[in-house]
Amino acid sequence: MANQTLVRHVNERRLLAALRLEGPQPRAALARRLSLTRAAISDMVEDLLSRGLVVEIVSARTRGRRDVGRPGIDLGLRADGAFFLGAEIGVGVLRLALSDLAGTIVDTRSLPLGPADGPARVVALMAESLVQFGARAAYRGRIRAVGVTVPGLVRRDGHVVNLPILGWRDVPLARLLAEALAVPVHLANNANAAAFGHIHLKARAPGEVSVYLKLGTGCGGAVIDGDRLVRGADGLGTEFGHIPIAPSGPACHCGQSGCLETFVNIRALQRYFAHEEVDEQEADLTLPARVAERAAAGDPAARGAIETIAQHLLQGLVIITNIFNPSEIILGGAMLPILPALAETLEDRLANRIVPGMTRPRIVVSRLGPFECAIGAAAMAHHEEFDLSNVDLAG
Amino acid sequence: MANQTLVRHVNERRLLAALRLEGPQPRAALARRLSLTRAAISDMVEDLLSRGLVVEIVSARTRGRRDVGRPGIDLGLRADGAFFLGAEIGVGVLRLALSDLAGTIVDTRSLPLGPADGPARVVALMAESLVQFGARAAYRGRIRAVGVTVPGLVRRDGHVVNLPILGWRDVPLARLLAEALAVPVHLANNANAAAFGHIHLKARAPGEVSVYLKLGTGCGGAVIDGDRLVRGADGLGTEFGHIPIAPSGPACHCGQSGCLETFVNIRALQRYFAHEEVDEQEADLTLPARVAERAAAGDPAARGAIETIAQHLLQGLVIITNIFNPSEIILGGAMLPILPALAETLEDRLANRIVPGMTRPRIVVSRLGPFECAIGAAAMAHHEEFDLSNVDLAG
DNA sequence: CTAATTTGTATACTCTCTTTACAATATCGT
DNA sequence: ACGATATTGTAAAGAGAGTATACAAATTAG
Repeated sequence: MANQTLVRHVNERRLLAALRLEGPQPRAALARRLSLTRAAISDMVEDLLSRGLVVEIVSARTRGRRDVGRPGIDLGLRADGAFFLGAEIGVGVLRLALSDLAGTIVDTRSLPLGPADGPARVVALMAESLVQFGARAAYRGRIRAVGVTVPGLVRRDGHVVNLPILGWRDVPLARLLAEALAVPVHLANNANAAAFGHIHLKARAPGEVSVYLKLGTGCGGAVIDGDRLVRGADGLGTEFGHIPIAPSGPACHCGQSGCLETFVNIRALQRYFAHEEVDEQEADLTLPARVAERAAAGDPAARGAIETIAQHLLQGLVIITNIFNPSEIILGGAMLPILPALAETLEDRLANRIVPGMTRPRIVVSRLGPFECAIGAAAMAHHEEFDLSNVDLAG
Repeated sequence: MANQTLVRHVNERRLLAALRLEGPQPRAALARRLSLTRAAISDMVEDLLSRGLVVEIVSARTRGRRDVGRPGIDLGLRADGAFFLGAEIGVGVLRLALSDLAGTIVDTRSLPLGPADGPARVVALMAESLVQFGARAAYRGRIRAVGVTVPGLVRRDGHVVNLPILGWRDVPLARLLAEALAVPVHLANNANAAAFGHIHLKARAPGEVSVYLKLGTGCGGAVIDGDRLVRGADGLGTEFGHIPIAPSGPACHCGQSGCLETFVNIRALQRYFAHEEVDEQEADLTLPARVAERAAAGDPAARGAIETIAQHLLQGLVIITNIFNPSEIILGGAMLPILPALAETLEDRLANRIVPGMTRPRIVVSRLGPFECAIGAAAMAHHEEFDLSNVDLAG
């Protein structure tokens, strides 16, 4: 597609992005912002108003550049003009998050998954949930796209290669979901999706690079270079958990040894903590919070455990940072409670170990909470449907 | 820019890329290939003919799809329709390569640089060379853009941060060159530019990822993800030489220790070889060839030296491969003579150490020769001026 | 020699942006 | 209070670059 409809397509996405990232503004401001004429903006806005994606905010009128002249009528995104359903397929749980056009999370829910529930069951649950959400008056018929994440490797074509944690193998999940739900489906690895959740609501400087690390039972990663995900040829790129950081460390389930993931995960945190015996299930859920609490209270064992994690993680971060030269590193995942302590200690130590001349990356902690991946999946769907980087010129 | 001229701009680049990568073909074939009408192609071609960028190949006429019907007149790139000058600023030498619109290298030259020659001298030499090349009848007035590479870190804005090998610091080289030469100048790190030299003449599958490693006195790198360079926030990404591969290795000039670059470079090869004393200058130029020769003759010391390089390089490649999931890894640089031996031994060893499910990357050896970086610089200039990935939608 | 097929061009039309003009709605200075 | 000035939003005419349709030209098949 490279005819004049491409131009409208591109400009529409630019306009919606401007409203989302910079807030309401009148037509004239949009024209300046997008280097288009007021007439062109008027034409587009008329269309977007009729499609229910933007609204005129009649109460607020914005003065022009020099505080003189006729005031303009602010235009804003109509938050309920479109919705995006995000889903995280996790161990024992299917988490759903519904976001609106403004990026606000308007609804969430968790559904239990049994150990025997396979792809068919998940697809059925998703279809059911989509219908239920879609039936509510507030969202009726305006769920535009669905994003889905899985805890493992997804090829570019939406084929799930292997999910050892769920016991799934060779599942054409994108196809199954696209057939069951009647809306566009976007599938990704959970870390990749979560990364979108973090960049979604902020304007990005040209060339900005964000690295996201998901620290939980494993150690996943994602990189967003500018506005595009770094995926790799098979879609298996940025699996930071399998960076070798020790010549001969413990064996990893991937078949190698010394992987970052074997040193940095909740089970390992438990080993380093070694304070009391807890059963595994409980450890996964509550250990990070307890370690964080004890560390704050001054417990040397807890502080030592966090420090051990920090030392190993630092090795990975040095490699990742020197390779990607990121502007920010976002830490998320189930280790959330200890992440603030980690971020604090790591930022300076990392700054001392990067190539001379490189700007030190900010290290920030996720604020998306336990629905991080589902929220990211919704953001990813939003991104695919409405952002500029997905316009395909070559097609 | 997102008005109808964008559409023409995009389609023109698509058309030129199709001719470059798929060879001559008639208008009707281009129309099918680009999903445009024959009328639209005719209109574009008329313009491109008048601008001297394509030619009708009257001798060859191509039959239609089913071997019946009126034959079409093949259109091809007019190779001498535009030229691109590539320059490598190296230690003691300024290498130049001139490529034509078809990507063929039509001229090269080497100019000596004295140890005291600073940016001003290089800029003057470049300007002079551009005039000299441009004055020849064959290229007159058709040098469209210039690509320049330096052996070190370049920020996105074309500012040279630090070139320890040349003793340059904080040089606004892109600005200086743009002022001195009256054509567009594109500046990059030498490994980044060389990578373009390798991908330039092949069609790329969607999502293809190429990793390039420049093994010489240092160890530079570049990644091309799809059709775009992975640059990092400051433009300092993919400096693979500074990946730490040993907890406590030799000190690197970057201030860290255990960097890949300290184990994999020509000086290190000399240490591993330890066969005879050679003075440093000579080692850099001839050592790899001599080691390769001896190894081929069965000399265990030479073979051992190559094996030692291979072992260290493998550690870096495992990290790089698991992070980028590349479809190919291209080895180039001054170690060229021993690279075939390295590639052979590394491909299988690497395949055993990647994440399950990942396709093993091809390891290939550069065939661009000693002008690799200059050729890459020319390819980069070509790419910036004529390829699709540089169309800026957001502007 | 006629039918079928394909190429390349011409003409009318469409989409979307720009240019130019203008009415509407403010502030500012006197 | 009121004209000068600045700015917004819309309207009408025009330009650029596609599509749709039709058709003459150049082949092969039978």
